[in-house]
Amino acid sequence: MKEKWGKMKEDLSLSTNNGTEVDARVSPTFLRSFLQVQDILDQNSLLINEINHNHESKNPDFLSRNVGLIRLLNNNMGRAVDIYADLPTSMMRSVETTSEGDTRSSEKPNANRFLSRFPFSKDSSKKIWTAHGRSMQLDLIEVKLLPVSVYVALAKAHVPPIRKDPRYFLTFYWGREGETCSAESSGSLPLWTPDRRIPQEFIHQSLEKVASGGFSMETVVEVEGSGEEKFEDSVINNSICNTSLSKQAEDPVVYKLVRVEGDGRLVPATDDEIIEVADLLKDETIDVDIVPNSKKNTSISIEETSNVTVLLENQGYLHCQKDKADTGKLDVRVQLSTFPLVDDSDARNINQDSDAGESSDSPSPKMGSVLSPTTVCGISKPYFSKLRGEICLDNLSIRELHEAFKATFGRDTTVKDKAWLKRRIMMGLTNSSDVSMTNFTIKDGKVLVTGNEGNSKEVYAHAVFSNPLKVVDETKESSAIYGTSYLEDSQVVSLKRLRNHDLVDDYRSDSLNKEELTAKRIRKPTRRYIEELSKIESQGHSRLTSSCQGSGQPSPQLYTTTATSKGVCSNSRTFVTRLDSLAGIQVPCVSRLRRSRPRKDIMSLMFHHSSMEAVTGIMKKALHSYRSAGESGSSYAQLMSTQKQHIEESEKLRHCEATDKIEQDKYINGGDSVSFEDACNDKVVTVPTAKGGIRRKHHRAWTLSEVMKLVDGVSRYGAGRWSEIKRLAFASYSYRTSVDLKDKWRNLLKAANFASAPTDVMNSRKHTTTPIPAPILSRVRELAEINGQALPWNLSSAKVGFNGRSANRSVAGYL
DNA sequence: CTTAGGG
DNA sequence: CCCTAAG
Repeated sequence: MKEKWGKMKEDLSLSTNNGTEVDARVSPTFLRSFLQVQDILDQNSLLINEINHNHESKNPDFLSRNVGLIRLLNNNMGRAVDIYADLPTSMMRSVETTSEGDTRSSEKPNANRFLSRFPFSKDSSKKIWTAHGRSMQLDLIEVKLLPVSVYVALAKAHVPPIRKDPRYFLTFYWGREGETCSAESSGSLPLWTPDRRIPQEFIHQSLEKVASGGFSMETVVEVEGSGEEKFEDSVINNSICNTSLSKQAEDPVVYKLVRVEGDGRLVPATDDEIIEVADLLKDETIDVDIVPNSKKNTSISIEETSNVTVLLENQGYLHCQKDKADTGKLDVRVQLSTFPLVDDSDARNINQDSDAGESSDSPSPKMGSVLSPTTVCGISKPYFSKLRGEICLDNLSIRELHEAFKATFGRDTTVKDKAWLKRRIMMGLTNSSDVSMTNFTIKDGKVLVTGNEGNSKEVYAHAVFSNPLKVVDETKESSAIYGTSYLEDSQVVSLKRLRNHDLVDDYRSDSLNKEELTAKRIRKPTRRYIEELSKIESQGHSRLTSSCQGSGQPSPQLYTTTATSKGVCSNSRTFVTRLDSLAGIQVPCVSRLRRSRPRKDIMSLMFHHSSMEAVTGIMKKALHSYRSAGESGSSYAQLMSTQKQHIEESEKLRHCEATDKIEQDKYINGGDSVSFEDACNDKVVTVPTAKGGIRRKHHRAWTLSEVMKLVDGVSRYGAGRWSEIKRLAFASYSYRTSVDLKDKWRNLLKAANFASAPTDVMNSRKHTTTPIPAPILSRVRELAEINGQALPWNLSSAKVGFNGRSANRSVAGYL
């Protein structure tokens, strides 16, 4: 490990040049090393020094981040590449639309195609890619595949207007491909910590999140775009549908190892690179076969040459499939071959396990009966039944868990954390499922494509339901562990703060409605799967909230199509929600779940009296505990830890309420989300509040955790970069716009100023709303200072805020 | 579209 | 939270 990191240091280089160029290189080795969970954990902690940059920003005005970026893709749904690059805002600004017009030969279309896979790409023909009107130029991208949609960014952040000690962030991002909002960071670490170590827990938690698919459903469906959509759907079809795969086989695909250059070109890898990478991969086993023998005949060998490229790709290069004129669809595809987290041995073991233990298992009573593979796709043999036997991982001893771990990953672990072990094992399983889902397998040095609807579904079903984890409980457990052990040996306050921060984040995302969440989480799959599921649900009794009840009943053949059926392709289109118009086949349900900006008045739906009471109750509880904590010398960190559960509760409750309501409405509207939205849009304009006042239509109270997130976001990205913050920290809060964030921040500033004033009227006086904890406010003040935001003392609004507020106006100092 | 600022 | 202006 040491060596790895040592090497990594060389591999990683970040440099800036007058703020307009960034050369970000992170070697694949870096990533692989980094993501070798076991290794990471075995090594007590990582030395940040070793991954530190060797280059500081020369230009002090370059306030943004230099990002060593990586990307990954979850190809588990056969989706095409989705790359996201994290670039400094200032860079986005400084980089103007360039390199236009100079048409580049045949390479160009490919590049554009490729770039069109970027979440934000709209105008790829002109610019490299654009996000929100800004064009961004990427000097270099190296792509790394990870089992889940994760990418890791090593970022150096100079919080404006310039902080002498730049903060370094090691951040895990995750999300789903196609997610407009990209991802949410799991937390960052200021590398100025004395010992310059990355706390194990940090990585721990990050990976935990990743493993549990720490993202919410809402954000999934937001990829908009007229032309691109088809494109994307086609992609899905292409890879899922057996026939197209066959087609590919007939028309051998030419793979190329490419790199993305700043101007958008895809530069073929040099021989040197190839050699180097190939060399690196030498020790990586390739003869993985996760596909049961019985399925092999459906496998299609793509091309022998792809061998090399796949390997290369594993080393962080992109795998570019040459454009095929006939389809005009997918031209870029990243294949999942081996995973950093689940190495080959993992896969093999899993396979074995499934073969071995399958008979003895009875499906999980909950859902198994409803969603057993058999039910789903008429295929009898589950892949991971043993794993699925799961499992009651809860009841296993540490030792047993270790065994399970070994069985899953083929190696020992020293980790003692039960929760983690469980999760990790599950993660391995899920990832393995993903592998299968990808329909790509490597066998005997050949790439096998094993695409077929049935397989996919089957595996999926297992991926979903083999996870028995009680997410909430478990998380609490582990969080608690971290929370304590953490603080015990922590060295710095700042570190504490950060950690607790993360804990809070974890908490929030992990313990939403338990049932729902487990369903959501695991169902990393996309709409397609959701749709299928919903049909099943309508026949069964499952209560998976993220799916809809279909008004039109699914045609049975959708589920019975076999791998070899030629009709699969056209049928499969019906699986793709967005293709409804294309296929001309009626799509039963849930096509457009919250496609554009989500309803803003969702809160009005959410607040029934009962729930409102509950919420306020929770908040009061939280407040109480905060206060008591404050008496014993509270700190920001303390606050975080003491509050998180309350916050969580409230969030959970809200979430629950919201989804419940949505569910209801779905029923009412027959699952047609369009009419659903319409019906909702002209609802209540105002909502009476407890005090008899009136709240605005689109008002949604800020939760404490949201505020904290905002504060955190500001600290990370700087005040003013609201869209950035929105994107990265509020991705899951679709109802908060960047403007909202800005407004809230403004209010926080006011609040902070007020709070600093001697008269502590705010907290003394009873209020219906919850006061913002002082630690947060002080942090706000701190950040305001850093950001050069003059304290708006003379702001009239600030003074009026307290007395002259309207019921609708948010009051400074309160949530 | 993003951000700032007034309402 | 809404709206607008400026970029």
